Amino acid sequence: MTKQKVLLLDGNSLAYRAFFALPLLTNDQGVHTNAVYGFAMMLEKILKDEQPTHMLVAWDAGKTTFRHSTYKEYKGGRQKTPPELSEQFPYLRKMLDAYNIRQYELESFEADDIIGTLSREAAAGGVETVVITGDKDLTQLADEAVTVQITRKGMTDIEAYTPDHVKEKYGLTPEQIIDMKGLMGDASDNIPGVPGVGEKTAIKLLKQFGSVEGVYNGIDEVSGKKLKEKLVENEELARMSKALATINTESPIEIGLSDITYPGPDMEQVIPVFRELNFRTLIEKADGAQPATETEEAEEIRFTVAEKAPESLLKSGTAFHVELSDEFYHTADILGVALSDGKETVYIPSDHLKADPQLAKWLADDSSEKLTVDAKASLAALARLELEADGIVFDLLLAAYIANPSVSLTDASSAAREFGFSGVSEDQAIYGKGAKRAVPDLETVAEHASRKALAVHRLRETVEGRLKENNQFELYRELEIPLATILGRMEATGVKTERGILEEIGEDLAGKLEAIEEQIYALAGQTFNINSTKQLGVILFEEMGLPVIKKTKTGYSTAADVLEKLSGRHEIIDLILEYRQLGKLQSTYIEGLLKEIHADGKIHTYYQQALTQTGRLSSTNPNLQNIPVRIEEGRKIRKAFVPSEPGWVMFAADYSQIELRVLAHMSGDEKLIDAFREGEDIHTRTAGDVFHVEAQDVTPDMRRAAKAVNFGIVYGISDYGLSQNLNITRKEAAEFIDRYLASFPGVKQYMEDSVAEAKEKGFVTTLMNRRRYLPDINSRNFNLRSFAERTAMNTPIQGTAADIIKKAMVEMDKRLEREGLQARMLLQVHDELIFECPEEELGKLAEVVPDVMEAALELDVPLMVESAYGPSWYDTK
DNA sequence: GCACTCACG
DNA sequence: ACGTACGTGAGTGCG
Repeated sequence: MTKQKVLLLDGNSLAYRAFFALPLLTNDQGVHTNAVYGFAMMLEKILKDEQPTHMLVAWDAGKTTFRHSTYKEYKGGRQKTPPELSEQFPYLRKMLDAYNIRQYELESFEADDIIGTLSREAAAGGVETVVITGDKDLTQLADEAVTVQITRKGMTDIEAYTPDHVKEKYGLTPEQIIDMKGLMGDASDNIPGVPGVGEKTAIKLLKQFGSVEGVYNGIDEVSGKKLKEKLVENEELARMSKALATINTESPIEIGLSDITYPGPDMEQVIPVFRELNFRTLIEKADGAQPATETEEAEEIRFTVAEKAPESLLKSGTAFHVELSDEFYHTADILGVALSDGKETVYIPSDHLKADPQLAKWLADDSSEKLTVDAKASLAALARLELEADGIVFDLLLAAYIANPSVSLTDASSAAREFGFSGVSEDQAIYGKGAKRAVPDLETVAEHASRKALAVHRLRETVEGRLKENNQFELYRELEIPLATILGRMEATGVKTERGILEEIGEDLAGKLEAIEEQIYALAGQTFNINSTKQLGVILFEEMGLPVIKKTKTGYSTAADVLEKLSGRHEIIDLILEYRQLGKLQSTYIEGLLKEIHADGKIHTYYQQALTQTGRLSSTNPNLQNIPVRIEEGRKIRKAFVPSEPGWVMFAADYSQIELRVLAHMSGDEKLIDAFREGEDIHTRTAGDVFHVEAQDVTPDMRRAAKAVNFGIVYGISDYGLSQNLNITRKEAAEFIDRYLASFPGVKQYMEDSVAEAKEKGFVTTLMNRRRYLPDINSRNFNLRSFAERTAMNTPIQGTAADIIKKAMVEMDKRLEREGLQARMLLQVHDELIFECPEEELGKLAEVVPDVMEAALELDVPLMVESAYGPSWYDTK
């Protein structure tokens, strides 16, 4: 049974919020739709984020409520609901019905009271509850079980109010919000409060006396003669205001939790409503997100299970798919192979694969074109059966990624759906998840695999057409697909890792950690869990009274940059920093890596080729792209990565300043191009230009600042970001940036152009036409928009650098083969390649590798590569 | 499962 | 006025 979660929405408040947050939109019938649209956007987000089991939208009912009998001016003076909004309520209700969301209203009660009453029922049953509203009044309901979420400017931007949050914001408990209203009133509801008492005074009083009642019980202790007078004079008003502001949690509602179960939306109902309202984007989203419907699922597929691949399928243009028991293809059980040419589909269970020489021959024949989904996984898995595959010209997964990297591609189903085909079940639906995961019967697996092969075959034309339309076919076909084979081989080759070296470092770390731990406990005067930021925060900021520099949304920040600022104030700080550092090495790199060494003494990472938004690779299980290097103590971990053959060595080559060189090229900035052409130290040169001094007069501090500015430029600079990085004021940072941009006008122009292009087209591109869509670039939400703008500046640079090294890898593979070298490419770390090779090949490699990397793409500035070698990865510096 | 922290480029 | 540097993955604590 899944955990229950109740979602209670304040219909009127949200509709108002949406109405005023968005510009007046209309559909083709002239009906205003902005409130419905905002509501729908918010719903989609909430449903996705919260996954509720119960849901209710509560509406206000009637003009007068029980509160009016207390105070007839309640909510007086309010503007009448604009007709442009009123006309939208019917559509809102209709849409909610289509979503299968229960709606409820109760004569003479407000939505707040319905929500309050239901949330108490849920809380009593220990059920997690989320209240969503645009109205801060509801924060009084927050407690352990109830979170109140308030929409901010944009409808999908939501702030969660928990008791901690309320406490942080006002210094009060949620219940005291009512008392605050009692004292200060609420203009929007026309609650009077005590005249002359505002938020500050109210909070001060409540901190002293706890509640309205408390204030009057202790009225003699109230400081300030005037204030006391006002309070005494308006006692009735205060008590009444509090009553008005109090949500009735015992309203006579006729529904309970069991009446508001949420079965999920009926998209067949929702989409027509969207269509009526002309919600194009939402329709597209809904269409894409819609699970395969029963009719589609039921579409007949003809496939046969065979012991041998039929000759009729062993030809050019056939799709194949290797079905595995899970996604970890270095270890997963290989279940079988499906083949399809669109007419005939066959599944061959794995027992027969090795005994099918015809199939093996076909797979290895590069002149026979093959289509597949996730070539890399297939290749790595087949390699374990000593089968090779060549001639792959189509990979559905990579195609979907190139078409739009923002789509989450988990399996063949998601990739197929990206191109409008929903005839493939998700792997999870077939194999289950978590503890219930299991391989089902042969027939089920055979059908699942067959559907994938068939989908691959069917989609080829559509997919290639789409990529060609966007000028991405070359990127896909000449870069990503060949790279998949290379990565598959790198993964399968793996990196030899010396267990003994890791263990030795681990023992050393364990000793140091223990010593530091004892010192920390001694200084703190108690033992506690140093890894718990919560406990550490209490010790440092409450017990030791150190100043709070930064807060996180859940408490005190104890991040390294904060601790560094506290470094001089107490000896414990440096010890904690060291403990963190060594603890990280121990848990992530020593213990973590030891767990990943396979029986062959090697680590086999998985490169994610269809994941990052910029075109970079990522590395998982384990991540070999973030092995320590910056600090010597951690760098020693690299001593454990060694060649896999006797007489071999490790060889590494990295691009120098590749992103800044890409920036120089793409921006065409003359000074930047010049600097690189003349082979100057780029940070020194930048410092000279920004600070208007000669190169020999640049101080280390100036160079450091310039380096940070250069990084900032690449990241899509902001004064705040730079100020944090350099620990200077925002104003100083802004000045640096201004001076930089004045010195490099081409860069300034380029940054502006990138953003402008994104705003116009909705996406940005790299030199090789990789795309990233930026839907938030025109958002009215400052944060979202700013983020998209920085992304528009950064992605073409980071992405082009990724294109370049990928291209280098493809060329490298050919070149090593052509030169007849035994050297093997093992790892890629964004701007560097790591190899192992026989010692006698070193001379050749030192020539060939930089040569290939530097020639990967011709830019207006030279690409520079530095290489090194040694007995372990550590020594390649 | 999320928040926080920290490792890399 | 708004609140952040870009891109990742993994371990730990905690509800």
